[in-house]
Parts: sequence; C-alpha cells; structure tokens
Amino acid sequence: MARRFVLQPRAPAPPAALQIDYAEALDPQQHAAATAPGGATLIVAGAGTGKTRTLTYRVAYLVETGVKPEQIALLTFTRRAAREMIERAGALLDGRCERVRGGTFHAFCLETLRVHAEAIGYPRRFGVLDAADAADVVDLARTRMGLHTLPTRFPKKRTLLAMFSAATNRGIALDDVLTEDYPQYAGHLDLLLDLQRAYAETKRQTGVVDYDDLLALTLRLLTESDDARRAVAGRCRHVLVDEYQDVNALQADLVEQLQSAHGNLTAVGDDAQSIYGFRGADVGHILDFGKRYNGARVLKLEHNYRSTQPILDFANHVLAGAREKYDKRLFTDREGGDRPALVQAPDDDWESRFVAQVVLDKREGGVALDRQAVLFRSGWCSYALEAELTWRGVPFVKYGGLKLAEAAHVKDVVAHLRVAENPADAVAWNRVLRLVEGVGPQTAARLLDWISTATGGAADAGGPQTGGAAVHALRSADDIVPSPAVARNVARLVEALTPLRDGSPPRPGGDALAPEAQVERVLAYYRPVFERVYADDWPQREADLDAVAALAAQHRSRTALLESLALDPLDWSQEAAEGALKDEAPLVLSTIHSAKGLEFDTVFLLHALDGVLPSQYAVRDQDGEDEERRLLYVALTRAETELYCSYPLAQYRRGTGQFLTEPSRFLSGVPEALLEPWSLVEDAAPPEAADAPALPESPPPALPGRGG
DNA sequence: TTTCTACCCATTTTT
DNA sequence: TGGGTAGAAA
Repeated sequence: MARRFVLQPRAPAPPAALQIDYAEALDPQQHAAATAPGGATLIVAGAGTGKTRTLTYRVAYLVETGVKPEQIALLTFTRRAAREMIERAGALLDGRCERVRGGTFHAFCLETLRVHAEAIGYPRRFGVLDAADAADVVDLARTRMGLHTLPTRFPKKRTLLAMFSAATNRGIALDDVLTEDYPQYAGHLDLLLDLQRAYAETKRQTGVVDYDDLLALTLRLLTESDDARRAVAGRCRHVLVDEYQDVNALQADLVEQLQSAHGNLTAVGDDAQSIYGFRGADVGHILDFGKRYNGARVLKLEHNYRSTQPILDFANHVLAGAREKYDKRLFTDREGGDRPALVQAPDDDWESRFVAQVVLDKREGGVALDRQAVLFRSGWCSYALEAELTWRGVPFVKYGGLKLAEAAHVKDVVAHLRVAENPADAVAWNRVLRLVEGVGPQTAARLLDWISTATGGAADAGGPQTGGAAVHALRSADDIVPSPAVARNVARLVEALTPLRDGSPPRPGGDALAPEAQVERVLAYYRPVFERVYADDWPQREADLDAVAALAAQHRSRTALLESLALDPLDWSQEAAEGALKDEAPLVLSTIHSAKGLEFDTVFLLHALDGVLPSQYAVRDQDGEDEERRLLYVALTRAETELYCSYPLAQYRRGTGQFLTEPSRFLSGVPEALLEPWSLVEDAAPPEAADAPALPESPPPALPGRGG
C-alpha cells in the first residue's frame, strides 16, 4: 500500500462560541463520540444507546466547529435514515446542516459517477437497473449467448443475478461463490463465467448499470483515477458511516477511499445488529476496523435509554443464544414495566384483530398511532392485518415488502420513459415492444436488432439524435412486422414516443416536456394496452398509474424521476397514505429490516413462527440461523415500553399444503420470568355489539397443547 | 408466430 | 399466489 500523508484538520475555532451545550445534551460516552477529534473513530453502539442522536450531534458539532457542510459525507443504508439525521441536525443547529451530503451508498455513488464516470471510460448518461430489470438483462445476455435452450438444472435468472451480485459485493471470484453457496451448479462454472462476462458486456452496450455496478464502478474510479479521487475524496473532509456492521467488502473499500484525503472517518455500528449477510455484509469489517485504520479510536455506547428492563432482559436472552457471543451487555435506567407478552392466536385473523384492538386501546390511552409499530419478517405477514386496519379505518403506512416500482404495470409505464431516456436500453425496448399487440418474442427481437443497427448500437453516443434514430427506425420497420395491422400498432407506439424525444430541448440535457407531462403522454397511449394486457384485474391496478403520475410531478426531470424509481422506490401504502387525509400520523407497519434504527413506544411482532422467523430458507446453516436471531433482536429492541410477540397457531404455506404450527424456536422455552404467555378468548357479546375479541386482563388458561 | 390454457413449482429480507 | 413453461389453438 502506498504511503499516505494524512492531513489533520485545522484547529477548530475556540469552543466558547458553540451554540449547543454538548456536554449537557449528551451523556459522557455520547459526548466523547460526538465531539471526537479528527482521525478514524469507531463508535460501537448497542441498540437504543442513542446512536442516531450521537451521530446527529456529531454532524451539528462538525458544522459548528467550522467544517463546511458540503464537505461532510453521511453514508447510510436507507434514504430515510439519512434524511432523518440531517433534518434533526438542522433542527438542532440551523439550516447549514441541510447542505450536508447525505444519502445511501448507492445514491452517493450514482451522484459521483454522473460527474466522473468518463474518467474510467463510462458515459455519464446511463440508466440504473433495479433487481428485476437486472435479472431481465441477465436473461437477455443468456439468450444472446444461445443459452436459452439448455440442459435442465440451470439456474434461473434471479439466481444467476444473485450469484454475480454475491461475487461483486463480497469481492470474491464466482468460483468461490459457487463452491460456498451453490455447489449444485459448480459443474456449470465455465458457462456461468461466460454468462457473467456477457451480462457485463450487455449492460455496457445498452448503457445501464445495476446496483452493484454503482458501488464497483465508483470504487474503480477512486482507485484508478487520481484526479477523480482528489476531486471526490478531497471534498470529504469528514466521512460519517451509519450501520457500519452492515457494510460489504465493496462498501468498506469505498469508505476507505473516501476518507483517504483527510483521514477523518466516523463509523457507527453494532455487531449484534448485523442483518444483511444475505447482501454480502460481513461483520468482519466492523470487528477489524482497528486493523484497517491503524490507531483508530474505539468508543462504546452502552447506556440504553430506550427500553424498559424487562424488554432488555428478554432481548439479551434471545441474543445470548447466538453461537457467536457478543461481548456487550446493555444497561438501562428504565426500571419497571411489563414483561413482554407472548400471544398465541388461533389463526392470523385473530392475531390481526388482537393487534388492531390493542393499537386502538393504546391510542385511547394516549399513545399516538405513529408511536406504535407492527413488525414482521416478510412483507406478506401483514396482509391480514392490513385488511383489518382498512376495515376499521385505522390509517397506516407500510415499509418494506413489495415496492410500487416492482409491479408489472408500473414497470410497463417506466419502460416507455426509459427508452426515451436511453434508446440503447434493450431491456426497456423489449418490454415496450412486447406490449404492442401482435408483437411476440420473435418480432420484438427483430425490431430490437433493427433499432440497435439504426442507433449504431452504442449507448455512448447518447443524445436526442440517437433517440430520434431509434424511433425513426421503428417508423420504417414495416418489412419486419408480420402484418399491416401490427405495423399500425407499432406506428401508434412511435407516435406516442415521438413527443418524449422530439422538439429540441430548451436547454442541454433538459427535457422537452415536464416529467408529469411525459407520463401523461405515455399513459394516454398505454391505457388501452393496459386494459387489454391486465384484462382480469386492471381496475385494481389503475391507482398505481396515477401514483406514478403524481410521483413524476415531484421531480425536476425525467432522469431524476427514473433514478428515484430505481433507488428509492415507493412502498405500496405510502402512496395510499399520501392520498388519505393527513389528520393523524399513521400506524407504522414494517419489515424488521426496514425498521432498523427506528424506535417506538409499543411494538408488535407478528407471525413469530418457526419457518417465518427464523425463515425456513435461512436456517440451512448456523450463520443463517444466527442472522435470523439477530433479526429478532433488532425487532425486540425497537420497543420502548411495551412489546407483544404473537403467532397464529396454524399458518398455511401456500403451494406446499404445509402448515407451520410451531412458535419461533427463539421464543419457545423462554422462562416465564422473561416472557408472559397470553391466549386470546372471544368476548361473550355477539359480534355486532363488540366487533372485536376481548382481551384478558391476566393470562387466561392457555389453549390446549401449547403455551404456559 | 402469437396467444391462450393448463400445469408445475418454489416461495425472504434491500439498494 | 403467481411466474414460468409446454403444448395447443388461432
């Protein structure tokens, strides 16, 4: 490794002038962390120890002591976390904090590549693929290689993408990924290596990058181009990283590059909350922080301010079962409080009614809806509850689970925008063409060839002329399509796309039409197609199209709209919540993953069933089971005052005809001193009089066969 | 060549 | 449940 000359920050202005009394606002450990001098600092922060608060104060402190906000990079895993911290820092200090450069790793990388990509031979204009798009590109590459007809037992496109992604994110060879995780496909190694190359080449030709490329290309840029590194890392006088336990090899290297100019790095994390192993995260990076950054300061936050002692006792008990023992014991001043409840329900309908009723009771008791959260392992776990809440008129938002942008009909609309944005985008073209009546795989492939010949096949050319060429090519494609009727259909498509590209843009790089007007044009064309393609259920899907139009209105350009759809996809019911009356902050429904870093007065954990949490797909090895256990730990430690873990006695797994009936292995056998067993009973009153189950005052006798 | 229908299969978490 | 496929009908 080259020698580094590390610049120390200039001595800050005398602290007498500070607006915020940091020693007063923070405890000694937090204070030391928030006001740490430059250099590398790792803050090991247990759940609920004020990690976000500390990082927020650190932002304010840095700004207040003279660091320009633009020179602070705050990297997080979700956009929500970054936004929240910057807002809170702004509230603490002043508007200067709003100028801090905060966002996800991926968003930061995208921003960097938009400016500097040419330094590594990439165009600055490129599209960003979400996971489904990327899988389609893999498919395209596979077809082009002639691999579409293959011996059986070849991985599916999503599996292929997962393999390539694992190799990239963990910084290892495909060979090793196969050996470790996909031994059944090890025999296909040569074929898979070819396909990996073909996938990379296809992305390049069609001017698109996937999520991993955003990280990998930025890392390459910073490593290979001294100019770019000076420009990018030079602007990062302080680098702050949240949730460092969840960085993967690529992200850890990126962080190292970003801090290289100034050496000021603050990383915050908790090894006990590492829950992104499936995405290549490796706790080793936080454990070896001191090795990578010689002489790094390691500070600890151990005082839990969030949860009552009974909640903490239970969470600690769960974590203690992990194979790897974490040398950390949280303590709290919050004595008293109820033991967490383990609620057994006959089925998920009962479970939903129970949760809905307790939520409403607590609201009566003064706990606002948005101070309560319902958490679960996977998006589908809350379906029954969502129906119940809707029926009762309880407003809620759901984080995690399916995204709006993942719905087929939304992808259709977006594909039309994408071909206008990037005429070389073969996957988007394919989608658009296949929607034309009478165009199937064969015709679409021929039209695609025709288009790419006309545009020179190079994304690098870019620009409106190329787009004009693509549409022009379609205009003269009558010989390619099977019949005049299909030609007319293609002509309608051409007509719809033309205004998206035609007309000289008012300014370089600008769009001729505002994004919402573009979406309107697309919708005008797409609506009949939509009703034909989704003949069975289009009325239920229709609202999503309006949501896309609404989203478009919030963006300055089509480019920004497409980026936002790829990097910050709207959760399903956020959209519904936008439409609803905003007279009351809604109840929070969230996957555990999406709830990381948040806290609530009352937390409900749904579907605490073996096979769901831990997921039956994750328990194949000990590492997988440990990660599920940490996931449960994350869920439990979101709660401040009350915690309810519930499970239905039987849960039907669709497809397999299999029933899950065991409570989570992490919850069975927990001593009653830690966890109070509950069972539900129906109120004697008829449903019309009391349309919800009554709750027992104290633990009633458990239903036969289980419980306490 | 496209489109429809019947059938089989796996089924998570996120950028 | 829905996504992918194979075979048949148009």
